[in-house]
Amino acid sequence: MENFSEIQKTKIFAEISEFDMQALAYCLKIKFRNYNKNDTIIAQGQPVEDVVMLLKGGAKLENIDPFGDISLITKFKAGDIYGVENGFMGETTYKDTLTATENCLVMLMNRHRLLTPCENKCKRHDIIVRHLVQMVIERNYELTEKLKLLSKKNIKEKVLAYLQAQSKKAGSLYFDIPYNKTELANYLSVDRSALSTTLSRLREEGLIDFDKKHYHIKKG
Amino acid sequence: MENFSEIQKTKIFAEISEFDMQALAYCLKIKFRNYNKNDTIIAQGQPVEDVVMLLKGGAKLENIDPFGDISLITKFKAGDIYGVENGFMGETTYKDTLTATENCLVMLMNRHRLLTPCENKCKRHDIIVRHLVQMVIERNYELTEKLKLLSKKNIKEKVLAYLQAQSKKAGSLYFDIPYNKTELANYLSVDRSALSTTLSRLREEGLIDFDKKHYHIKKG
DNA sequence: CTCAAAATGTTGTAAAAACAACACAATTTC
DNA sequence: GAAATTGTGTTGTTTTTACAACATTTTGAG
Repeated sequence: MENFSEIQKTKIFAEISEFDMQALAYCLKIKFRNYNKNDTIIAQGQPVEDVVMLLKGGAKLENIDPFGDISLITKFKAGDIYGVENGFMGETTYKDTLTATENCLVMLMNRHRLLTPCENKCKRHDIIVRHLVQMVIERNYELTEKLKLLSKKNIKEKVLAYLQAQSKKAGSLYFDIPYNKTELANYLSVDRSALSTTLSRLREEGLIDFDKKHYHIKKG
Repeated sequence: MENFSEIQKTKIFAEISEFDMQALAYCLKIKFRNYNKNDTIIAQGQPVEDVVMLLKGGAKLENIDPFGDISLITKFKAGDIYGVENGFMGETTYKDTLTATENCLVMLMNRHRLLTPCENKCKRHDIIVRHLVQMVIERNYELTEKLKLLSKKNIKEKVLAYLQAQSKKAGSLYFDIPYNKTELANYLSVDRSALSTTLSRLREEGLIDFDKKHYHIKKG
């Protein structure tokens, strides 16, 4: 089956055999798209058609507000999914923009079919639903984490909280983050140069050290 | 059945008959608790035991960070639920504090049973799961909305974006919000007096008007 | 490897927000 | 209904952030 090796690598479809996937592909009306770096995968404002899953490559999810300010919501990696909430909440247009940061392979799935377990041959559909729920809950959790960061009252606390969360996630005081400085500023919704100053001061104070995307927290 | 009239009013259990609810209550090991105003319903750091649903009264959900700063996450009304994500994400302790703002009736449900449709007599369990998924997705949507607010770069934009969202939700340029000024400042993670100044200036400029919790947006 | 583009750190300045203190209004409690 | 508590708007001060401009480094494309 087309692209099955990539599909199999994703958490949501990992348990599905190639045979079952055939039926599922039909049921979900699966389609594939290739994108080059910097291509727009989903454009904000476009009518909601499908749920999108990134199979290969990388992308960034951004939101543009009415003033034209762009904010980085998160980076996408293989297996990440967009559009479940949109469809479910009865939105008629996509609320964010998904842009390829490298060459990508993307899988499109029919949003109506996805969340409704059917009585058809595709007997594995219930597994997909369960995984989707898991993913939405995880996403919910991540959103809550980010919300806590943005609730901090100054840049220093935002950065430290972010780094501590990443450190905890990595299970080490030495860890890499997915963002460069410019992206991190954007992610935390702060000015880039102010972030740069703050990071320098934190290094000065001996609280942290860093190089490129690699960081080290020195004190608890 | 005990408290059935209250249970029936909640979206999640609305379709369930009293008879089916009996079986479900047994399956989910439902328990009830009464709380007085200012009582702690869930304490941050406590071991995760149950999923909690507010049946009657009001409550507020807050988070206390390591520095001791408290931030208001949201207000709870009847039918609102807490603890689904916690349990599902394998957290062993509650991450937030839920406090009664009025006298409350609360329903506790076993978190392990809740999300796993069973083969028992309680044949309506699948409906509950579907509603839960809906609620998690809605919550996800709300979190994303709040995230967009907190990403705005100054108080004026935060407030305007919040009021516009509330206006849209109410379907009118005249609407009530659930927060007083102090709570709103807390919700938006800004200083109360700075918020007060901003609101006054916006009124001065003729963009909005307000009285207590009632607001009016004058220009689009 | 070379050159253009993008990212980074630094600095000074202007703007915004936090903080603190206060008087007064509104609400709650007894 | 009186007293105590909580909420609100205002003001001045201090701190923090955004903004802008720049030199330097790093990255990426051809």
